[in-house]
Amino acid sequence: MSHPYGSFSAQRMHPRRRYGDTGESSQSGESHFGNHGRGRGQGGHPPWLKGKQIGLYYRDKAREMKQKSTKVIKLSEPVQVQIERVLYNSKGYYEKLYNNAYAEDTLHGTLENKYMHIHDSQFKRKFMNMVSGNLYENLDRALLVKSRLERDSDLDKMLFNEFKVKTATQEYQSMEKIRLKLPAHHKKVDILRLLKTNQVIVISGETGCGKTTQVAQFILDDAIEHRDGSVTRIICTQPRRISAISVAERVATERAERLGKSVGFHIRLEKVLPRDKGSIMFCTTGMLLQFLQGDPALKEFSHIILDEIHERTTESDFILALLKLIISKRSDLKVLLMSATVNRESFSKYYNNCPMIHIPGFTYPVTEYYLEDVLFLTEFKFPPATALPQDHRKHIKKYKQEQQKRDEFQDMIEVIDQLRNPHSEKLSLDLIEQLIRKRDPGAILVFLPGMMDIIKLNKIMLENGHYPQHQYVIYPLHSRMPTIDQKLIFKEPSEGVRKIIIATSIAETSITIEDVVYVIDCGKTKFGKFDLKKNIQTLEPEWVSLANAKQRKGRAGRVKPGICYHLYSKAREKTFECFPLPEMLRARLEEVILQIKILQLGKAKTFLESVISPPNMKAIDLSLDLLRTLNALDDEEHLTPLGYHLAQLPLDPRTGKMIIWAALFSCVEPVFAIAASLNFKDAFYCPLGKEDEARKKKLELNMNQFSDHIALSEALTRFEAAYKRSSASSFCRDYFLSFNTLKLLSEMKTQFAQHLYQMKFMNSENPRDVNANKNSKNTVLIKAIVCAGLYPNVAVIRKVTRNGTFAWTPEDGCVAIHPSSVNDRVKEYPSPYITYFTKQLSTAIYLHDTTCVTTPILLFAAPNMSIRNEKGNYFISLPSSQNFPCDWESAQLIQKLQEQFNNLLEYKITHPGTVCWNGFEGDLLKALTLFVDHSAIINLVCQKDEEMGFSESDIQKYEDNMCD
DNA sequence: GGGTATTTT
Repeated sequence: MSHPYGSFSAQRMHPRRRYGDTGESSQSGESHFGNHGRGRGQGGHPPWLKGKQIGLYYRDKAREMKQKSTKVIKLSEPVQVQIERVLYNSKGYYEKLYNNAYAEDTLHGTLENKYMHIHDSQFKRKFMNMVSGNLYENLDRALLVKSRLERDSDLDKMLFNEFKVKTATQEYQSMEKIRLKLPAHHKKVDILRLLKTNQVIVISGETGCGKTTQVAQFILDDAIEHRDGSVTRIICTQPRRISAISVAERVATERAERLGKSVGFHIRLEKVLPRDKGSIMFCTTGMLLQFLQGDPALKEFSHIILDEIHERTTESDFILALLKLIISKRSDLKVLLMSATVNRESFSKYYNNCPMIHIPGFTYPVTEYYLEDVLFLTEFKFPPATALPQDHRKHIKKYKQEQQKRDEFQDMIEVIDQLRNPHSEKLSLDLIEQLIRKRDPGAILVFLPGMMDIIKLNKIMLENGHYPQHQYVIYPLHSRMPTIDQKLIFKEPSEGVRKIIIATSIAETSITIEDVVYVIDCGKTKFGKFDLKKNIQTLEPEWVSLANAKQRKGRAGRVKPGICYHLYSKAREKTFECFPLPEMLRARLEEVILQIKILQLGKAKTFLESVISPPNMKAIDLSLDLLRTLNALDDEEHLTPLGYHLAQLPLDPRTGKMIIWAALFSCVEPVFAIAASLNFKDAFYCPLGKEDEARKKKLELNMNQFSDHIALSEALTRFEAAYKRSSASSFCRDYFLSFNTLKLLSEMKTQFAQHLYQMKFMNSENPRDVNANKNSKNTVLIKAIVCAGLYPNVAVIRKVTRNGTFAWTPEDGCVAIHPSSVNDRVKEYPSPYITYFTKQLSTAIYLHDTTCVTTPILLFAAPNMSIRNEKGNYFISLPSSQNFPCDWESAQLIQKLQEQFNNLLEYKITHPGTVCWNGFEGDLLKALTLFVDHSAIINLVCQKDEEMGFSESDIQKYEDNMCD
């Protein structure tokens, strides 16, 4: 099975290994290139050809060459000289640095022995502590340290008095009136009483019950009134950034305060912290996970409130498991688990049957209709069921004949007939459109599975003439469409205008439009999963769960009684799952495992067995294998020095690797931009109706580089320049980019710089620091570093058709380049190799973000290579399954250069610091930079395949995997 | 000719 991750060095670097004594490549010293002149230089064209014919002759000749001959890689003279010089200077370089501390027989010894050669004492101490520590020791140690929550009686009094004054103000009291009306208010006493005698409680409640805004305040106010303000610090987690901010703002308003006094929030890249004691802090769940790294016993807090845990995100499931361990050592810590009613029992059970308390919700009643009702109402007919098997159709016909006599049921029979049509289980935009058309006034929210459906429905409605602009306003709502960043969608339309929102599941929880009265729920949603059998990430439409359906329905009853149309039958509903599959069972586990390691929670499997829904062992193994391939974990599942760095970065390990390389190569700005975009989201909108225009703009930003990654980097570069000139908004408009996303991406760059500065890979916390950007204009180097991070995610382009571009990967065979990529349907690619970040099975297997990479880039990105000799011809073989016929001397030099580079990486990772460009390190990196450039390799076009010693099987292997 | 949605001292 091939691994989607590359690694710094697949094998441990061996400083004793000398230039010239590598194993397999040295078995032959003979010249391999004796026949390279053959096949070239056949002289001119036949003398009888004239004019255009001459041109055609040479064109055909060239084509023939291209098909029949093979390129042999050979280093160009200047590059060869440079590499030889660097290799000469490398002799003994690392032995000296390691003081010969590294010895062969320590390879399998204790950790202390294994890392004996590290003499960066500061790094070594931190790293060894990390690898050898465990949670319980950490908890014990943490509990000895004084907490910020020491009692302060003066402060208790002060907070109490201040509170009394505050509650007497008119502003406070007018807010209080509203609070008192919330259902949660009636449970205040019960909740506080239950919390007195229990360490953990579950609070359930539906939307509108007020639990999110009230519960933390109950606790804080009660504490202040009991003169416990100084020992109360509440943290309340939210799954989303927006909700953390808006809840904090709401609560501050209710307390007649500004943010930053008793209420604050803390999300990535943005915070308004509350006062140290007697306060509530709202934060994202991911943020609490980060706090846990520095504060394993959560000594900074007296109460932990986990909100919306029914959503079953990886983060909240993870924290639930970890909190169980922590509370055993922290009997004074109170934990409140807040969930929708749906699966509250499972959380109580998980916490030793802790008590539950329920807050009834308040929403207006919503009348529900199912597909059978909708068909009756609209008299809609699906297209004929031609796809049905013959006997089935006969059966229907017979059934129909029998029933036809009973005229009074004719309508009903028609509906049943329609339900029998297999099309009734498919999404019908025409049915949805008819349903929309006939509704009474009131905003309509339509749930569709994905972008394509939104585009199509929008098109239908614009083109059929039933939705004139003065009567209807249609908003598409998708995370990648510009409407997401507009306030317009929340506003009530002007008198006599209907608001129709066509949305994905984003409108289920993330975005709330208050004035919706009608909900049309197509019953399908796209769901990302990992298919363990096929070993591929998938994104396919599926039936929603009952919990989703309930949530969708609820969206119709926020301001007055509403109506929900489910476009599936009552019978189909019976097959629905109760809840969506928890994220932990769907997603890749690499980052979770790195979290386990950085929090010192022991073996991944042991810990993951303790979570509320343990993931499949196979899935864990798969991720462990990847982390080992990446050289982030060793065979005993300990973090390696590289893994130690990667685990601390707020990035996927592959992009984490990219930014460390970028720091070493002094080209951080573009690589940071790419890493941030790949990890978070790219800023390119899909503007409805302007798709082609947007595509052209993306192509422009790609600057003929055949790279989505370069386009991402260029977009951010130009945005930042425009921002300085105060013209960022118009830049974003012109290029169909999201201002908000670019702003965040830009801030992430600073965060990366801060991390690398702390790790000592940068000398400055500024991503624009000149010393960290000496090579930032070198596009080839940027691509090479991107490829190295993504390696071995490399596909080979095979065929460009009108329907798309098809490529080949060893593990999947034929794959397609996603139409949103700048590399889709290019006339001529500079190289057949394409590196990619995402590969996902939807309507086909698509590669999403791609960069076309040349042979030297691929050789640079590979963590190792082998040199094969076949019938006197040499090949470089890469782990990503590419083979290159090569000049023997060049191959040797390239391999040795790679070994030296691996030595450098191993040294830098264990002795973090910036590269000294005026020494051996600088020379080595300069040689590598020279090497990745196009001119590094002369492709000698020469022999025909069979003369080159390509075996039939070599050729066959490629032919077999051709697309179509 | 097409990417549900989140998120990280």
